[in-house]
Amino acid sequence: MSAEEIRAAALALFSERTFPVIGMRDIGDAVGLLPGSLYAHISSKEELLADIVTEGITNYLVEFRPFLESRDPAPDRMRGAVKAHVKVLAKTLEQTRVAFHQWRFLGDGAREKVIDLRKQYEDVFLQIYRDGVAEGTFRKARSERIAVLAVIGMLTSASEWYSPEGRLGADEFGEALAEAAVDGLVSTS
Amino acid sequence: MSAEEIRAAALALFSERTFPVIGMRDIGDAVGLLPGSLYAHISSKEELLADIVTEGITNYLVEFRPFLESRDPAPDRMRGAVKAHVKVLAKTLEQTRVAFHQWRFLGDGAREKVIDLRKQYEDVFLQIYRDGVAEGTFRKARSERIAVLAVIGMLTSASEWYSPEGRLGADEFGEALAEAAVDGLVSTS
DNA sequence: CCTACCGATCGGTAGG
DNA sequence: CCTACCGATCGGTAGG
Repeated sequence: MSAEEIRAAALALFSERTFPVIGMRDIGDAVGLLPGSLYAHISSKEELLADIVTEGITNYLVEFRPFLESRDPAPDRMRGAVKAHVKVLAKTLEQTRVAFHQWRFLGDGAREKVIDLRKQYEDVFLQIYRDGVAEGTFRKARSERIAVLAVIGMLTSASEWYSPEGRLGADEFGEALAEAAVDGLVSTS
Repeated sequence: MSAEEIRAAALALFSERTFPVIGMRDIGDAVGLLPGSLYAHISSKEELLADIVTEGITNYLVEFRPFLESRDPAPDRMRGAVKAHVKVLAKTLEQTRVAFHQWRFLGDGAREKVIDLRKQYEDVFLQIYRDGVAEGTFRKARSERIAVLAVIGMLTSASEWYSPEGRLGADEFGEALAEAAVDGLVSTS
């Protein structure tokens, strides 16, 4: 038994039924240990969550880097970042569900670190959006904040309805979402 | 004391800290009753949640009706529905947070009723989208489902970042979101 | 609406 | 990694 295996079991359980309703007894059952024995490998229930969330968000930041640094036109970079998001989502669906929706259950210290990571995540989209407005490729929206959070809301909500068994593969799913975010619904013909 | 006052107190607490971590003792403290005394007015903790969620979603369905029945061009109807959503959101922010994010904590029976209401909510946007494609005003997306859920994801996520103290009033906020959903980010000039 | 309490479950620990 | 257990808290009830 390793801390890694325990984290994996906790991840699956948190994703399915949320942190507060999962007990150490559930996690113990999943790995074949008694609840008290878990503490030979991990230090607390909250630390399990903190590790899962931190890694879960960092997975996204890593994939965004090229699109943040690129000098391509902003709409291409925005589509690229959206597709990168979906790529990570497809690879880490359960962890994403925990990372983006359950960080609120962390205590004060760990929660602040996560809020910092989330800000880095949001700043990727904000930066690309601003570059597009400066270039003239993006509309100057009534509110920059709302324009960016709307796109991010689309992406984070996708973790609730993306399914690996869906008709579209991850790539096509990413294209469809990128289109929705960047081009909207209206016909341009 | 009335069941209504207890529901209002529970609503505030659930919204702030989520259903499973709120105890009947917290609700009792909020209304000045001992936990056991609550059961003279309500029948269970879960019924509190079920009532809050059901009413919270129904508030939206009521406001959507005109835009579902209208024969205006679909982009106008879609913008109207988005603005109607924001109007209800501004009026029932806390209840919306509970209704759209915490229905999963309901037991099987109540959860199924809520899933039916959510489906009605989604069908409003699906219907307007389809009408727009038939009219030629909306692009035929790679996936109808994704196009619609992307818009809905924007809206439901807004309950996490809408603030009544924000720079924009509810009306302007609605316009900004309608623009993001219908027109996307790209400059059309 | 209070008093008094129920059995169950919680995260976590001591000692081996 | 188990045995055995800690104090705290949970939703809910009986009886008045």
